[in-house]
Amino acid sequence: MEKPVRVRYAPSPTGPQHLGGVRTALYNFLFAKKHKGTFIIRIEDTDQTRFVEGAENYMLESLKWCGITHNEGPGIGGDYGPYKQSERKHLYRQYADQLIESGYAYYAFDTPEELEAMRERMKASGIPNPQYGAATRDYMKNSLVLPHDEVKTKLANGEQFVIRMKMPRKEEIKLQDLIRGWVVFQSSQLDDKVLFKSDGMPTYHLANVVDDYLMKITHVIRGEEWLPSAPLHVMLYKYLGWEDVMPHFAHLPLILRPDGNGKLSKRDGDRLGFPVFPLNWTDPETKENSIGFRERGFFPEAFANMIALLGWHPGSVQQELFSMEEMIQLFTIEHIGKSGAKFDFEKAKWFNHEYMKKADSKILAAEFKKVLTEKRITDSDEHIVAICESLKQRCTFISEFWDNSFYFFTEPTVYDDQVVKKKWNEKTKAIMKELSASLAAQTDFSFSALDTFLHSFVKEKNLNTGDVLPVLRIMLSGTKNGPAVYELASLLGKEKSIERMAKAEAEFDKMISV
RNA sequence: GGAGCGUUGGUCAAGGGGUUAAGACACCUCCCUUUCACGGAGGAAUCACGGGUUCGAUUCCCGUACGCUCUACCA
Repeated sequence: MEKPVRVRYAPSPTGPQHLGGVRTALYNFLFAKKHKGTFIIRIEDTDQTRFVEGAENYMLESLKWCGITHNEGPGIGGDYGPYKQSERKHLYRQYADQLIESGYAYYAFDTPEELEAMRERMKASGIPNPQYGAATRDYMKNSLVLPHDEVKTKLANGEQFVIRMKMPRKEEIKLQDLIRGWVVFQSSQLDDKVLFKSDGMPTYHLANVVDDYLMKITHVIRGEEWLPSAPLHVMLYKYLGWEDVMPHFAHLPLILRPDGNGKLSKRDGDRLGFPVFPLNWTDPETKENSIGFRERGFFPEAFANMIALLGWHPGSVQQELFSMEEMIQLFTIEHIGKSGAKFDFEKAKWFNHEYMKKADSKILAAEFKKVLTEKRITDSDEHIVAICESLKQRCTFISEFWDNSFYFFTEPTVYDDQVVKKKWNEKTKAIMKELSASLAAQTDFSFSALDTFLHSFVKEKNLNTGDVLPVLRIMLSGTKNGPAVYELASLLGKEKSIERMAKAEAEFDKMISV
């Protein structure tokens, strides 16, 4: 009988959460939901020096925005709390002590200077990257080489110490990664990692393993950057006697920068002009602002969809648009890719546009109304909804709405002079007068009615569409881009259309006379 | 330098011993619209390279190259 699935997302509050973090959280969440399990958030704040004000809150808010909700963790608690490592401080020492007693760990008293000296010495003798490990520990100041009495005295005197793992000299460490298959490491390549720091806090390695054990985590789904330290974690489970409840591991591929190589960073976003953080972030130190996907105008559903597909695809189905519910149904770790994915902002925009097209115009209108209100523009809800219905076909973000629809709300003051200079003459002037008159007689101002009306007008008078429609467009909106002319006129309404035609006529005359 | 991981079109990717190697984004051409966008029809890859295994490899194995990650009393 399989254990109930319990997974966790365990970020460090050292700065704003970025895309990769959100994706890791999302995959954990999807996996948990898929298996009707539990998704836990645990704050790994064992490094007091790197703590950043507001980072934890930011992370929580980002996930909430994306629709990623946790079952246990900050804000909601749970049976395995507390969920912040700084509040679990008292828990870790006993396990480090257990390791020392069973001979798998030891006290080390070396000062940073002594460590540096050792590294320099080793480098000088031709070893490019010296490690504190099987080859060097016999020459350092630790409980393995110091006499028992001296160790006791040092501890009694309150001398600073760390607790280090004693890596076996020659052992093969195997682990089965759910994404990569069997991965083998030689213990001789691994060093004696610090498990417990001199400040009384555990390092990531110890705290992580202890907490995963205590919280009954069944699957560890985390970034690929952890793969090299995974064997250490496996050893820890073994030495602590928890081998039979060791979780399964899945190391996620990285999200790469769009150009060149390497991990996506804030710099890339700044350089290429797109967000790399889910929400706006202001650095508490430098006061530097970074824009978030949310503020850039992304819909949370589109963002989650986009991020999920950066490294995962359910296969078989030929589909890219998935609701959270669909992703939960389809999610499997087996379908996570092995190689890093380059982030492509163009594709991200495409996702948003797709969600835009599917969005309810009433909801869009409610959002757009805020923009209009700021500009002191009032209009009927039905009219705004109708305009949004047209706008969502051509805009990726609501922030683009105004630039693509201002002429519905304000009279044009500038007219595209290229078109005017090219098309405006006595003949077209006469035609437009005539068109205005027949428009005034039109009773049905719907899209389809106007469409047929306009085309039959051109046909009956034996004119060229190109001499009429573009001119009418400029008369009505001032710009040459926008929806189809019949749509434009219909949305504007009969009265305004005719008014604007009259005004434009006078303006056009002025324009060509200069 | 060492260890680990990775490598299907510019990008995301499906597929996995025998296929005309899906689809999407971007790009180009054309159609629609005498507008932009949407929409539609096309264009472009021999699956990093070299060896094996096999009747047959993009798919399995081994090398090489390249890339990435890690190599802290950071996570």
